[in-house]
Amino acid sequence: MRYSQQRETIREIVYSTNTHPTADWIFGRAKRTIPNISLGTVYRNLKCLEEMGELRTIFDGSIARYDWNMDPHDHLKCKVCGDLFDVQLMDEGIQSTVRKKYKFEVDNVEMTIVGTCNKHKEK
Amino acid sequence: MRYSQQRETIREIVYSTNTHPTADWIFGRAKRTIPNISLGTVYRNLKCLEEMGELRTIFDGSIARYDWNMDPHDHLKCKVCGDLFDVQLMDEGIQSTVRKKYKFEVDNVEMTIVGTCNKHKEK
DNA sequence: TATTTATATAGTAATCATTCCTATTACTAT
DNA sequence: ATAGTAATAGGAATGATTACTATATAAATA
Ligand SMILES: [Mn+2]
Ligand SMILES: [Mn+2]
Ligand SMILES: [Zn+2]
Ligand SMILES: [Zn+2]
Repeated sequence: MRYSQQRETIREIVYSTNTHPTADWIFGRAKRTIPNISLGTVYRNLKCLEEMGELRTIFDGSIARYDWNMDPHDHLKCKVCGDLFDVQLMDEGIQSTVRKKYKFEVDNVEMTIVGTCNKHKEK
Repeated sequence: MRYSQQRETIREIVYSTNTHPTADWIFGRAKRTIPNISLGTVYRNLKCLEEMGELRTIFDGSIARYDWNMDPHDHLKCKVCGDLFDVQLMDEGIQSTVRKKYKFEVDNVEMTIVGTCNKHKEK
């Protein structure tokens, strides 16, 4: 895979935030540096970067968000403000339970907990 | 909400399978009974039925699937054949852990475990 | 039962995220 | 510096979902 300024910029943008950005948000940021970058280039490079193991795609409902954090972790999704927070809840036992009980080879466990974050406390 | 033959047919179709069907699959089935039903009617009524608590929407990557099983449960997704299986893994403790540790009010926990099901055993 | 009223539908157009296409650009090995 | 070729920009195409609207049909009423 040949170097490109576009891919490097996109990688840096994803790595610069912990907001799990969408392709369109990344596109907007990338235009500050490369004004005529195209959205197709953003999508193509996000896919490359995923294959290279530099990031992962997570789905927030039906739309894709991108996450530089490759450690196994889960997400809290606030239905009020839409924010996604990283959490470490992964129960190591789940993997072996599933393997034994359902004879299912596990690749990865994706858990999203939907609710209301602490920015919206009623008194 | 006024009765409609379309909504009742759609409800019965969702309740007749445990394959977590897509809107398009439900549309195909519904046409057997109501040949000129439209896809928009399927989507609109699936949304009604969700609001009525008769079914839930789950996202398989970026596409919506519909599930009549309203009990808290998780899913195994086979990346080979694409099937989705119900499993009971819900750890009741997760909810209180999240509430205490992250001060996050939990509505629901959605877990999808991606891997390979037992139909694809190598010997 | 016939009439009325308003809600749901069919059919189609519009939207939105994502992917595809292709002539042009720009890495990089020589 | 040049050639070879992978990556890009820009725009068209796709696929799922939603919006629009004239017509059909529940169902309340006379
Ligand atoms: Mn994350
Ligand atoms: Mn299910
Ligand atoms: Zn919030
Ligand atoms: Zn399978």
